Amino acid sequence: MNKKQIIDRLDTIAMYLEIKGENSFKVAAYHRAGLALENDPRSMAGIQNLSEIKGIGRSTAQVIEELMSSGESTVLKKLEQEIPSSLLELLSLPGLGGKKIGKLYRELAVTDRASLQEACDQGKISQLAGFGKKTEEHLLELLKQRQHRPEILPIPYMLEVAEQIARVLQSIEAVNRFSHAGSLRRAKEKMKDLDFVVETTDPEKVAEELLARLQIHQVVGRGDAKMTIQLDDPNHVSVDFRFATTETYASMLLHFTGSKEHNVLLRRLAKERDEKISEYGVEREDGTTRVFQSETEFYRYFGLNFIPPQAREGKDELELAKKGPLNLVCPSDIKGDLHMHSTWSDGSHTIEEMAEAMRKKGYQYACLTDHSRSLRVANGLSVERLSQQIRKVAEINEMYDDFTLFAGIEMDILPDGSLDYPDDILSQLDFVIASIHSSFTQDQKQIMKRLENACRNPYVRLIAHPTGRMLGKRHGYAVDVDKLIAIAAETGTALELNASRHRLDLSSKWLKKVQDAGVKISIDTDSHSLKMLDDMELGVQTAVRGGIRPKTVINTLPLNELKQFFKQKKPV
DNA sequence: GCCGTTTTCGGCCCGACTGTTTTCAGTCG
Repeated sequence: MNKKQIIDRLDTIAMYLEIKGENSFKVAAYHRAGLALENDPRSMAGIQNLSEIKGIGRSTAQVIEELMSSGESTVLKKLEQEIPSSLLELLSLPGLGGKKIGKLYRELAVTDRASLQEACDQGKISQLAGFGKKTEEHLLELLKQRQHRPEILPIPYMLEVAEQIARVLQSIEAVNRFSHAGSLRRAKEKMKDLDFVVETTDPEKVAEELLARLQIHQVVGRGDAKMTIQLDDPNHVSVDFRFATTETYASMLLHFTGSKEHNVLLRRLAKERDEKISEYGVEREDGTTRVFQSETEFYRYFGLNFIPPQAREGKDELELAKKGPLNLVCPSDIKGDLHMHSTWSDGSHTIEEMAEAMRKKGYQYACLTDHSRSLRVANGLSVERLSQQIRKVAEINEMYDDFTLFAGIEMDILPDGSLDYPDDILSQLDFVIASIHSSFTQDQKQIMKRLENACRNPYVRLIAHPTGRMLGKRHGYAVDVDKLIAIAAETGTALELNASRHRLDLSSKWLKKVQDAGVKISIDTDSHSLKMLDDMELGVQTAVRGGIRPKTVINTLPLNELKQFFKQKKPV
């Protein structure tokens, strides 16, 4: 049984327990155990001692071990006998939780959508204590909506939606400032909804304007402090708006950025000093509430250094923040972008336009890396065109004294493992990236042979988008990432953190391992247009999620040091 | 069920909103 299946089983157990009316902390414990597994980059086989993982204790470890060895779970089986499995799907209906479903089951023998429908039709729901006419109507409405909206949506999709909302918020006069919060601000790859914290003196007005200007499917809830809507887009994305004042803005942003776990830990810190954190600030023993200008000030109040949103996940970063600055990479560390395309291959802008945009961004340098000759669909460069391009890059460099454009290539690693240009061509380039763009479905052995061959070439400095995944679209090829990291370490090859919102590859969960192995990473946008340059920020956020320090990242090097790095021979 | 540089027992974040209620439970994040 693979990891994903095990996590699913743990969640299923949690859902059964919820309907059974078990202690909510017990329910949460099973969810947390699943989450802990998910956040651990190791495969099931690579995990020696389960209960060493935070969040997995004796009982959950036992369940997991049983699932691994037999594919079954005694705990789960017992629950399946007690409670009809068809009840689980009712949990996905908003407004129905474990307690209500349990009651419907015990008192009205509701077991699935059909019997729930029947109970509604017969008016039995509204007769039940704690239920009423409105609940019955609400349920009928939910049951009518056949199509389920996806529970979890990928970041590229959600970023687009968030950017649209941001434009609307920007145009509303009553809005002083705003920020996205929640999972998106923490740069999670998948999320359930969008959160915005909005500073205003007139929440009523802002809510009205939002309702007028956004395409709304449904207003889920609306009060003085918050509004929840579902957008009228194909996925009915759910969006929370929280209204803050100037005084509460920082606390509210912190609170709604989470993670939940991070908030719990902060509140625990506060509790030790007899203080209480809420989204409005810190309530002290004497009953007064302390408010903050910024999140930095908030952290400082508790003796902590600032923790960037993307690092707010667990306990480790909190401990580190007690001791000193976290020293994680930040946007201003990035001195250039080493992976981009021009109209010479499949980019939409000329080399000049790309270079100028990079320079305007404040970069010291950039590297042009069009596609190589075998990638015909992308108009890959023949040897001759590549030579022309190298000359072109030299010309462009003469235009600038404050910016350097390097000549590079994104070279295909061919299906048989050979490389798309011979070494004497590669030796003419400043920077060679190698990547896979074909035969994605090869088995792991062959994929690894290709990647290893590329790493062992003396001119290949970077493997781009190492797993080839596209978020929300495809999983990527069969890479043994652990092995790739080992090979990269041995050969002195860097691995990319492709910052494109569609890729984020390698993902944050692998990055720590890369850093620990002493392998360098390069955070690149792989831009095919000017707009895509802005994904660098997302790339840096992803690096922060992975705990990456500036020194690990090639393109934090100042120009001269980068030049030296390019000149260094690989140990292969 | 998990966890512990005070704790192996007793906590476990806390508030908004809704719908059901005359003061609160359930759900959600």
